[in-house]
This record gives sequence, structure tokens and C-alpha cells, in this order.
Amino acid sequence: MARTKNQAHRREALISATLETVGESGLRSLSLADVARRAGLTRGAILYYYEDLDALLVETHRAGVQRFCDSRDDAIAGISDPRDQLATAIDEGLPSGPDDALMRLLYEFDVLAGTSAAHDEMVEGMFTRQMEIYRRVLTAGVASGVFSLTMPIEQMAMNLVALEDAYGLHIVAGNSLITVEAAKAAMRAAAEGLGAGPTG
Amino acid sequence: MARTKNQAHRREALISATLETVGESGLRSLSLADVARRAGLTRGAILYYYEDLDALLVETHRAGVQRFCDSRDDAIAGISDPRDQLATAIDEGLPSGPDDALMRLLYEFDVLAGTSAAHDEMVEGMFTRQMEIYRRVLTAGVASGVFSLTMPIEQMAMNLVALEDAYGLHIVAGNSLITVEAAKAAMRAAAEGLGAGPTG
Amino acid sequence: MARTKNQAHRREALISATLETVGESGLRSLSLADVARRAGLTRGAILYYYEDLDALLVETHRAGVQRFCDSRDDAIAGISDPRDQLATAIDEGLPSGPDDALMRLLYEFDVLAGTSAAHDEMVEGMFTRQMEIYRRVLTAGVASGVFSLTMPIEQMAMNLVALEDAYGLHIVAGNSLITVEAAKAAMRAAAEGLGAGPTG
Amino acid sequence: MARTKNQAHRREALISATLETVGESGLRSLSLADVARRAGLTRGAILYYYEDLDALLVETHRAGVQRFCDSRDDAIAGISDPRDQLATAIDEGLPSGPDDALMRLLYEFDVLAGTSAAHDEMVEGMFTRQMEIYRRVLTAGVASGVFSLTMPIEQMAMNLVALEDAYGLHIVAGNSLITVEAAKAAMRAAAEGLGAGPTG
DNA sequence: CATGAATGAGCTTTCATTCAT
DNA sequence: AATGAATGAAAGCTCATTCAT
Repeated sequence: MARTKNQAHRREALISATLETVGESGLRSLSLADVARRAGLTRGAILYYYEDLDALLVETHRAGVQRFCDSRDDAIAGISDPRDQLATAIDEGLPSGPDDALMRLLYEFDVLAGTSAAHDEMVEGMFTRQMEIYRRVLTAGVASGVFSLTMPIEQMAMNLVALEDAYGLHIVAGNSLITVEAAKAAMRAAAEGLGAGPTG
Repeated sequence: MARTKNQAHRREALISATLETVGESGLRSLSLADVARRAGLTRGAILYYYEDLDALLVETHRAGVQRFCDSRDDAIAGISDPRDQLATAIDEGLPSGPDDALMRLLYEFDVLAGTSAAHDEMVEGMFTRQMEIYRRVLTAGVASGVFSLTMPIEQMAMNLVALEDAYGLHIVAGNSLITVEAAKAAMRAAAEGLGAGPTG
Repeated sequence: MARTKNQAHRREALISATLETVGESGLRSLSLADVARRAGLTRGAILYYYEDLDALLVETHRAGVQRFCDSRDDAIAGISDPRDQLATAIDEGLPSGPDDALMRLLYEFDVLAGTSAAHDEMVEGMFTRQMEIYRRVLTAGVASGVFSLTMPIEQMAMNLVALEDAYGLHIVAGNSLITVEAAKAAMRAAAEGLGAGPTG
Repeated sequence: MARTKNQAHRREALISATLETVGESGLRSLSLADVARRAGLTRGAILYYYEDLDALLVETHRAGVQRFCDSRDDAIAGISDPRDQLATAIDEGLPSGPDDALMRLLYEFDVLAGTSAAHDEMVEGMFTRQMEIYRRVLTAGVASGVFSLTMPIEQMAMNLVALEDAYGLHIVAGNSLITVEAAKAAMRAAAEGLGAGPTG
């Protein structure tokens, strides 16, 4: 039991180290040595816990998606008005800034995908969870009559996810022409314009 | 003069080779050797023309942006109705499919780009040109009265660029949950819903 | 005593695991981890019982030689006619086929020898036991008058061992030009031609 | 041309270095670094000339077989009497001693060879050339009436190759119970006893 | 203008080994 | 008696880069 706990602990620590490292130097140049250094271990030790650098990356991504989506789910769960839910979903779905390590990992990972079936699955897993959130909020809003969408819920959800992804990516990539605030405002305006806002 | 011409010729050939290579195997694993092989030259020869693999990549990106944006400009230039212009802008702004080498390079580059100032500049350069296109079309539509937007032109353009980027990325990354057609439809629905469509 | 018994038991199990592993993947790539996996133990546990991977290998070889030679001794012990004894010695001395794990270990080991005095000793130990068998059979045949050799018994035995070794090696190495049957036939023909066969 | 010559020269040098290294420390522990050190180059340089450590090994084996078999062919070509040819074939077919680097490589390679098709082919290639030599000599002897074999030429040749292989292996492996001289004597005795010797 | 040769840093991965528990 | 944790050396290999020609 103590063993298992330690294992889990170490694995978490490694995931954190990976996250931090990617946040700092990017996914492309990520190396075992980098992660090891930050975790205060040797390369060998990492490979004791993970079969592969890839395996570590996959777990880190999984953990990242979970952390990202769960925290948003939680944030929304405490809100009753769909309009407030939507505002929160938008706010929580964007990176906090160019240094948001978690979001950076998530987005860089997505782009690097296509290399393997496992990767594709992961990317689609994240997409699916993003869709779910908006779908749920929109459905609630339509049901309660506060939203009257100009397009099917599914399409609307997809558009919101797309906006979220693009703005998230630009922010994380350091595009200085897009600020977090501007992105949020644009998403809110879009949502409202498409019928998911305070109805007259 | 002959020298210069040959130089230019070779450089173009190298850019083409780079583009093709990235289209085939992705940016992440791009190596001098790959490009050299495809160009029928040696690694050394590439470094004769370009300081660096990075330099070649930068030029290739520049050329890619130009090709992408110019061709869209051209497509729109021949159209008079802003509504048709917008439809064309949307259609031309998305990859033709997962194998669209040009778009793949553009998007992978944006995300993977090192964090050098030069890279940032390039990414922003592409963003600026994308903005310009939508800004121009929207401005024309508003001026002629066929569009009545629910938000400022600038914000609207940004949202369209964002949708374009996200869908483009998903398509290029091989996300099987998003088809080119679905992306186009979603973008058109969004544009229309936000006031950039056939006005009643 | 119970301890000792368990020890012996475990050691035998490890030897068996080693034998099986070598039979499957060859000696060259043998690793502690492979053996441990097959034995259902950890690497550490093996090193508890054996100083070294090498030590385990040595014991496995010793056990292999014993098993190989003892079984041949037994087979011959039940036969009275030296001609039949010789035929049996030949038959039992060759691998059953390319997948004969025991013989594979024995031969691969021999080739890898020369690394240490211990190795040399082992190889010679096997050679000595092979010699003994043929020497005994030949001596009996000469004594009883059924063999009339064209050369000294010692030289004849050595030649038979050599033939056995070479054919065994070729078979185990997967040489498709030599079948087990062809090898047996050739050895029998040689024995006979050299005077160790049915005398006219 | 100069280029090509240099290439060939370097490759030969690398093969020699490989041969020497194997002769000294065995095939099992052969590493790029060892060969590089002996050749006075870096590991990278070797990989410039050979795709792979394996590729270098394959070429070295090929060169070794050629050198071994060609020199024996040459030795025999100058002899007219089949009995002398056979004696020479036997003498030339055995290692000069435990330190015969070429023979050591050849034999270790045969046994240790991975189980790839390429390896199998090589091993069989050597076997085939060994067979040819004895087949040719025996055929000549039978034709001229100086040999009257007790078995088919093919079987006889195979037996001689087997003896050669086994004695070669034992010598190279450092088996102190078998000397080069004893091996030669035993092979000659066997050949003679089987009808390939001075006929009465 | 371009090549062929060679380097050397860096990478992932394998593995025997050590050691506290 | 045996494990789990961690190390560290060494391996093969990739690759951008340098340089004489």
C-alpha cells in the first residue's frame, strides 16, 4: 500500500515535471533529460516508471485533459443560470495567459498528433469533452428558454469549441495581437449574437 | 545576373522541397537530409543557400503564407457581391483535407514555432493577412448594406479568423470528428447568424 | 534444511527459466529481465540466488550438459550390441530440430566461450563427456569384434564428436541445407565407412 | 574517381578494423566504439560509411568468406594430384590457431547471427563454398581413379565440411584438448578411411 | 557552386547492479 | 527471502554543422 502510494506519488510528480518542462521550453524539444533534471531524478528513473517517453507524455496529456475539463465541469456545476454557465465555460476554457503550461501542453500535443492512433484518440478525447460542456450548457439554456439559437445546438457547440481552441492556441503561442480579454469578449459577443445570450 | 537567377531558382526549389517534405512527414521530424534528398542535393548544399535549417523554414513559411493569402485575395478580387466574397473567403481559407501540405506547414509552424522573435513575427504576419481579408469583405458588406453585424467589424473578423484557424487545424491534424464540409457549414452558419449573410 | 530445499528448488526453477528463454530468443540477447519475467520473479531476486548473470549461465550450462549426456548414457545403457549403441549415440547426439532449446544453449554457449577460464572449462567438460560416450561404444565394439576401425579409437571418437558438433550446430543455427535426417545418415555412413558398422 | 577510391579504401580499412576487433574481443561484445577506436575514427564516421553496425558486420563477413575461400581455391588451383589437393584443402580450411581472427569472425558469426534472412543467407553462402571445394576435389579424385569412396560424393563432402567446421570451432574457441595438428591428422585419417586417400 | 568526409553533441533506450527495507 | 526504487554506464543512432577541395 505504501508502495503503491509512493508509485502514484512519483508518477504524479513526473507528470508535473513534464508539464512544467513543456510549459517552459515547448513540447518539440522535450527530452527525458529535461524532465529528469526538473524532477531531480535520472533518466533511468523515469523509464522505471514509464515504459517510454511517449508513455509519460500520454499520461501527462490525459492528466491535463482531465484537470482542464474537470475543473471546468466543477465550475459550472455550481451555477444554475445557463447564461452564467456559458460565461463561465468561456472564461475557464481559455488559457490564463501565454505561460499557461497546462494549456500549452494540450494544444501543442494536439498539433503533434496524427503520428499514431493513440495520439489521434487523445486529441479526439479532448475535443469530445469540450463539445460535451458546451452541448450541456446550450441544451439547458434552450430548454429553459433563455437561449434561442440561430443554428442547431451541435453546430453551435462546435463553433464555440473552435473559437476556444483558436484563441487558446493564439494566446499560448504568444500572438501579441490577441489578448485574453479580447478573446473572451469576442467569444461572448459571438455566443450572444448567435442566440446564446440574454434574450430580449 | 545569371548567378542571381540561379540562386533564386535553387532557393525556390528548396522551398518547394521543404513544403512537400513537411506535407508528407510533418514538421516535427523534418531534417536537412529529408529536404536534401527530395531536392536532389546534399545537406551541405542546402546550408550553402541557407544559413540554417531554421532559415529555410522561415522562408518556406513566408512563401506559404504568401501563396495561401494571395490566392485567396485573387479569388475574391473577381467577385462583387460581399456575400459571395465571404462564402469564397471561407471556402478558400480551409484546407482541402488532411493532406493539404501547405496548410499543414502553416499550422504546424504556428504551433511548434520556437519562441524566437522572428517566429512570432511570422505567425502574426499570417494572422494579420487573414484579418485583412475578412475585414475587407465585411467592410464592403456593411457599406453596401447587405451585412448588418451584431458586433464591431474588427471583432467579427477576429472571430472568423479564429474559426478558420481552429477548423483548419483540426482538419489538418486528422481529427475524424470534423469534416471539411461540416467546418464550412458551421462557419457559414456562424457568419450568417452574426449578421454577415443574406439579409432579410 | 527446509531453507536449503527451497533454495535448491528455486535454483532449479531459475535454470529452467534460463533454458527456456535462451531456447526462445537466443543467448546473445539474454537479459536478467527476460529470465526474471519467465520465472515470475524480479531481477533482484535472481541476483539473490546467483552472484551474477554469468553464474546463472554457468549453472545452466552445467545442468544442460548433464541432462544431455545423462540421457544419452541411459539410452545406451539398455542396449547390448555396440552397433545399435552407436546408432543410438548418433541419434541422441543430434538436436531434434532448429528449436531444440537445450542443444541451442549448449552450442551457443560453446561459441561464446573463451571469455574466461570458467567458460573454457565448461566447454571442455562437455567435449570430454561426448568423447567418453563414443570411446566406450567403440571400445566395446572393437573388443567384441563387430568393429574393425581404420584408425585409433581415440581419433575415431574425436571425429565422431566433431561430426556431431558440426551437424548439431548447423541444425540449431537453422541452416536449411542440412536436415536432421541427412545429418544422421551422413554420420552413420561415416561411422560405417571407418569400420564402425556391420562387419562383413 | 579519387573519391570512389577513397571510399573503397576507407571501407576496407573499416572492415580490417572490425576483423581485428572481433579477433581480439569477440563478436558478442563488438561495439561501434571499439571499431571506431581501432580505425582512428569516430562512431559517426563509421555510420557515414555504413548504414548500420549490422551492415558493417555483414560486409566484413562477406569479405572474410571471400578471403578464406578464395585463398583456398588459389592454393588448390596450383596442384594437380587430387590427393595433394585434398590434403591442402584440409590444411587451409582450419584456423592457424586460437588467434586466427578471420576464422573466429566467421564461426562466431555463424552461431551468433541474428535469425534474419540476410544472416541465414550468409551462413549458407559460406557452407556452400566449403562444399564446392571438397566436391570439386573429390570429383576429380574419383574421376582419375585415385579415390574410391565408401559413400556418395555429396555425403562425403558434407562430412568433410562438418569435420572442418567442428575442428575449426573448437580451435578458435580455445579448446585445449584439440590442437591444430591433431585436427588435421584426424581429418586426413577420416578422408583416407572413407576412400579419399592413397589407394592401395 | 557543391560535394564528400568527418565530427560531436545529443537523443532514447537497455541493462546489470546496488541498496534500503 | 525478495522487492521496489534508482542509478549510471554504455549502446546504437540521428543530425546539424564544419571544412577542405
